[in-house]
Amino acid sequence: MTEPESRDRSAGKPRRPPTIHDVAAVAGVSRGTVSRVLQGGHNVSTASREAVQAAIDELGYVVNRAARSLVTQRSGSVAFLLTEPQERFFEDPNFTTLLRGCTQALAAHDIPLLLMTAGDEAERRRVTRYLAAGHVDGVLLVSSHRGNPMIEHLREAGIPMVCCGKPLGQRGRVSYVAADDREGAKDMVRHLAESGRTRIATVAGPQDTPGGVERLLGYREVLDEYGLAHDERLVAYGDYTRAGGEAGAAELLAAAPDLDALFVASDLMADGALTALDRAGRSVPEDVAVGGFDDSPTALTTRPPLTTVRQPWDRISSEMVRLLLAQIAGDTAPTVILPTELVVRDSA
Amino acid sequence: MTEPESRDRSAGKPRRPPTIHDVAAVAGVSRGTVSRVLQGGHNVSTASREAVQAAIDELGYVVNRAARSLVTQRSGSVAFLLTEPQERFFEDPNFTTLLRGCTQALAAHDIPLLLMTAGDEAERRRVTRYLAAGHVDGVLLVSSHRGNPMIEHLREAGIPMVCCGKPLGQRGRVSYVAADDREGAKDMVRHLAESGRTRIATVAGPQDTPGGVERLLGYREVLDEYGLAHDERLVAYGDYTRAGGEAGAAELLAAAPDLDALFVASDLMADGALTALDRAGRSVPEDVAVGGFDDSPTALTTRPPLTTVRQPWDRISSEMVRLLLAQIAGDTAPTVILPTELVVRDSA
DNA sequence: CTGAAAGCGCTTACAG
DNA sequence: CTGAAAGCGCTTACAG
Repeated sequence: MTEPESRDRSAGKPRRPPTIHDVAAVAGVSRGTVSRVLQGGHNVSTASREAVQAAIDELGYVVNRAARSLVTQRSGSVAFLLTEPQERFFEDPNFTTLLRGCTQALAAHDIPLLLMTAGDEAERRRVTRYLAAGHVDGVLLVSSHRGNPMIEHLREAGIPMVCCGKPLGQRGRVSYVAADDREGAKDMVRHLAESGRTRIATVAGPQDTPGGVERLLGYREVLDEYGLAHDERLVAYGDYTRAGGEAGAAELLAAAPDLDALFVASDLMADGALTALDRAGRSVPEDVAVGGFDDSPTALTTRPPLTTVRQPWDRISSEMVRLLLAQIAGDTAPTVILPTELVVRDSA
Repeated sequence: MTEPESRDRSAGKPRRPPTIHDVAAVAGVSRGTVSRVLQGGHNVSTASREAVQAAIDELGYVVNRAARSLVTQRSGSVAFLLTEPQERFFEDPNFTTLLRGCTQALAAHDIPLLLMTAGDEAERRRVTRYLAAGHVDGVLLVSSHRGNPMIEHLREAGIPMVCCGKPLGQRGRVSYVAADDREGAKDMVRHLAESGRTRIATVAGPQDTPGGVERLLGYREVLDEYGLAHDERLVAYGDYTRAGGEAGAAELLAAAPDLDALFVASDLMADGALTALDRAGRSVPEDVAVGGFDDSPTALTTRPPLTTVRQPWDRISSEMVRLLLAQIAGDTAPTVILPTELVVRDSA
């Protein structure tokens, strides 16, 4: 005869967890009633509900998600998908903030987050297959560059999706949430102009990203507001890296040595720009006022600390999750634009 | 009569994906045979296998994981669990490297990674329940501080697990993979000693972390090797942050102004130490040689670039995944210690 | 090597 | 409000 307790002692794996059947037996009701309680307790008498709840607590019952998924045709999980060469993202402090925010917003709904990467064509195929197979109820997509093929694939597959940042070059409407890049840039450039600067230059981001485009537009609009001339020697482009910012600033210094302010489209690039300025013997903010964008951790460690534009990453992630869940529930998902905030420190 | 094609046109959701039943019908075999092919094709005739494979390709069949999980009692997924207040981890560049590495190593096995955080007691309970319910086959645990309660919880629940870094203060054996902190520290301190420095100080990491303990031990061993005196004024402690490194270095400078070398237990702290040294008017490496640890992106942006110790994060993640999968398959999981590499730049 | 069949743990009309 | 029952899509002994 086998001792039932022996299973307890077997190394590792505990006994098989309780099922809805066990709960029903303890509560003295049918499995259907237990399930109804699990679904929210509608159409269940108070007595039954309480008996079931007590049984659940007593047994430490936890629903088997695989069984539930099989019948509901829902996975109960969501993917966080990175579609760029990931090196870039994993170095971006904004990304980690976003990832953490999404994980926690989903956790509040008891929805696990699957982290997936799709950097090259082979990965994209694999991931598309996986997602199209319904292994996930929706996807949070991080994509910044124009013409991301994954967006099209997922739309064709009919998978609920919300993007972080406005997807450029998409035909159909795609739900997304983004910071108000243009207004943020305008706040910064106005700040520079208000301090009396008249030769305001910019290191813009890549023009195939929404931040690259919008922040540059904001810069130009404020130049007009203040009646400052547009001078293409005052515009350089970088790729959001430190090195890119350094090169951009060096280029501007060569083309327009009289510049007295510099709006850089990201903090990382601004850090690089500071290096170039330092090398050129310009002091900040005395000779050149410098403004960044992001309010990333870097902004606090530069010398001087960076005046920058804060993006509301916490709200971005919670809004992304909110929109995605609404879309999964069948709502049509809108677009959300969140305000930024000017953070004044010492560099401008 | 309903038109079958009408399902194609319904907005969004495509038709119900093909099942094993459809594959069997197309291939002209039973569902059992299809399943056998899916499991690796053992005990299946070549003809059947090929027919099934062709049907799978034709239909674009993808297994329904929920159904599979229900019968195999395996989830086919793995959790990546963060057990510290996450702010710290999400700011640590090593962490993102690790997360990316694990995601990709698992993707190669077609295993999705669930990202979970358990920073406070409420989260720990939630996560423990979730994991104990078998929603995951195993967990990759990132934990650096002594006496992590999650480790005990997961062990009790019998969940396969491998840690990143040696878990301090655990009674039972826990599988882990770690860089060889002690040897790495020894390489660095030897490098400092070989350059003729004799008053070698250190900013050690927290003593409730393995890196904090081991790197300090390595430092002391090399002092002995070179017959250098142990002087407690040459030892300070930091918390792996820039500010901590700065404070530690300032403290050392005050207590032992004659120090001529500084081994700092992380690059981030070394960056802070550089600030303190700069403020004290010490030039690096002329007056004080500085060595860091991690070879993080920061090491390249400090001035001067940092001589440091590279941890093999790519291998750490792939080894963690390898050990975890072996453990899930039933093997007893060993411990893996990976060698580090001294990276000489300009600071020492 | 192969098919028929049971069963994994749920949810959800359907009666009552 | 509640129970009995079908069914979600797989895997896996069990016969043959």
